Amino acid sequence: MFSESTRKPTRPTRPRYLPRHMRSPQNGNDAFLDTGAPELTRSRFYSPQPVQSTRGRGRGRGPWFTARRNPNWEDEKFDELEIVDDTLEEAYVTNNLQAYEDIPVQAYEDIPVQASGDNVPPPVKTFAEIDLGDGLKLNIRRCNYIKPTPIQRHAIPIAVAGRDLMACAQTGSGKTAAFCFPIISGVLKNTLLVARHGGGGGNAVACPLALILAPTRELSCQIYEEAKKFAYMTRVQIAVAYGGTSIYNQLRRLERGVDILVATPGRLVDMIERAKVSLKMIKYLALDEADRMLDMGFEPQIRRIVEQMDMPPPGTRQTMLFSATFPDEIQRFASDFLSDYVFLAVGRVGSSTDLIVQRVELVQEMDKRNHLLSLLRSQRSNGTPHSKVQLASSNLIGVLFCTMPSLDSYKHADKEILFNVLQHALTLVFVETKRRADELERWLSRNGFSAIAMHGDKVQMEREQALRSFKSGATPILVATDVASRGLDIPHVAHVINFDMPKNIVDYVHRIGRTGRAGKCGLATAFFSDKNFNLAKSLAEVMKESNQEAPTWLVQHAENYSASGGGGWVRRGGVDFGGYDLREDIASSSTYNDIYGVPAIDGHYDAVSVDAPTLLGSGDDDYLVASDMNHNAAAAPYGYGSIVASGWD
DNA sequence: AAAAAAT
Repeated sequence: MFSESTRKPTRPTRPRYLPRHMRSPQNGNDAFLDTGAPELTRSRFYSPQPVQSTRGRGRGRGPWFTARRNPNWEDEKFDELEIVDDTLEEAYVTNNLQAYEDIPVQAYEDIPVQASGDNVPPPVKTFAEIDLGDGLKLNIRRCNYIKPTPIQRHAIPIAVAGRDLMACAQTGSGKTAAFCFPIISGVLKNTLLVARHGGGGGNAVACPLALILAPTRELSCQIYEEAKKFAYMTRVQIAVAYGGTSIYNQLRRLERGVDILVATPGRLVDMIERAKVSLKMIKYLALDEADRMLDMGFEPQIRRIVEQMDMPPPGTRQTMLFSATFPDEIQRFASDFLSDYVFLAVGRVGSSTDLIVQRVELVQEMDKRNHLLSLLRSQRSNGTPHSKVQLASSNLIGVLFCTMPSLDSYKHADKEILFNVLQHALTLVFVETKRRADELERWLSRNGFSAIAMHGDKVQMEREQALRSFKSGATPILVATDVASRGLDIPHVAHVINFDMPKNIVDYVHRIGRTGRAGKCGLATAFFSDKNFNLAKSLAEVMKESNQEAPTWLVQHAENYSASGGGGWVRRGGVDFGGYDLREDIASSSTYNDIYGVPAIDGHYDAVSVDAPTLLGSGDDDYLVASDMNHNAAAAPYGYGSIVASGWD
């Protein structure tokens, strides 16, 4: 049993970043509540004058300078971006969200933790308990990671002990850091850094010590940015390789030496075949969204990289697989890559977090468009525009969604504010095909909603532009295929709409996991059509697992027809997300409950982390947030208030 | 029958 200390009363919080689209036009400067809180005077969070060019500070030295190095990033926020330093902690300011403290939120919940394997290293309660190295530790502090999340508490000691790991944890619970910290720490301790260039000379072959694979380009980008932040000012060199963009720049980067390579499979294979990369020095291999990487479409490529290139075999490298879901079948594939691994499941695997309010609506195919329009219209019209928008900290989105069923018990004024939040929040709409994404984008635009589509038929520039436009709020509706369903950490997504249900329930869990991240709440609406009844049972189960109220028609159908649903991910009466160690001969196994801090009213894991929203600047129009480097996929630290870490999964 | 991932 591991339990957290008692609930902290009221935490001081930093002022919140308010994205452009949530600011009141006439009142941009006051987007942060004036609460009589101490002024930020000394803190360099405040950039009183435009920050000087970072040129003198060393081009490419760290993630905090990333924005400047990439000419494509034109967001004005980055022009003012300045390094976060140790004055972080001084920036705490209280805000009046405490006024909402009386809104009932379940304080704690036991979360099940299953850890099995030989001699499983015990979890820690703080980052300080683990020897991660000074440089990394300082960066963790810089990033405001105050306390580890449950998956981090359990996975990091296991990984630092050098063990192979198969880890499952809910979407938005901080998986990226859970594998990045041990890898960076391990690379730092590695005395073999000399081996960066295998060949030497102009034809250098890059020999990274660590490889992190991800299923989409945007996700690998996000992990890259995140990892760079963690490795800031250490000697650890990180590079990224993905398709859809010039390979030459990526190769040039590799020639400068790389310790950790983040990649999508295709581009990596290309580079290996060109003899620009060798995997012979790999000590750490991490697969993010591991079940996805090992499913039908991907498995041959991954197997090729892991087994048929020059990667050291299991046992001589450390392999870590992470995902929110881990079906049995995939676990079996995965065990080929592992050696004496620890299986870890934190939380109810496959269930979404309770923080996502899930609604299911029965909609006929032909009615979907109009249904979506009226849904968006009511979202837009509920509330009074402008007046109180600046109150709309995204924390309140959480309040709204968490309390939606009992919203009537709140004062009208509060409701108004809350609806304002929803009105200005980002909405992510998932569709089945690339074509439908384009069609729906056009339809929404024609009908007065600013929407943009993202899918794999767009060129990479367009994909990234769409994502950027969505993140910034310039286009508050994103219509996407499953390219956006996994891992992407997009702050301020308040509403995920499954316009078309995914084929299997695993994808549903990942899709809705784009909201409700890092302790914030979110809303997920499913358009359930005649074609989806094969999903009824598994959907009803997921909702039940997540303490959601499923409509009776769904439950009834689920009971009457035990049609397996879930596209084959089914096990004895249950949905198979994994969550159970398949090995039968494991020496030891422990299952216990961990006490998990459920977000306090302002959306932070009360017991897990201290709020740290990280305001950087204020001025005419500069709202600088360390964490909001999410735009560039950098990140934010855990628990960090209204700003969500990127790479959370 | 579909998305993704190299050119």
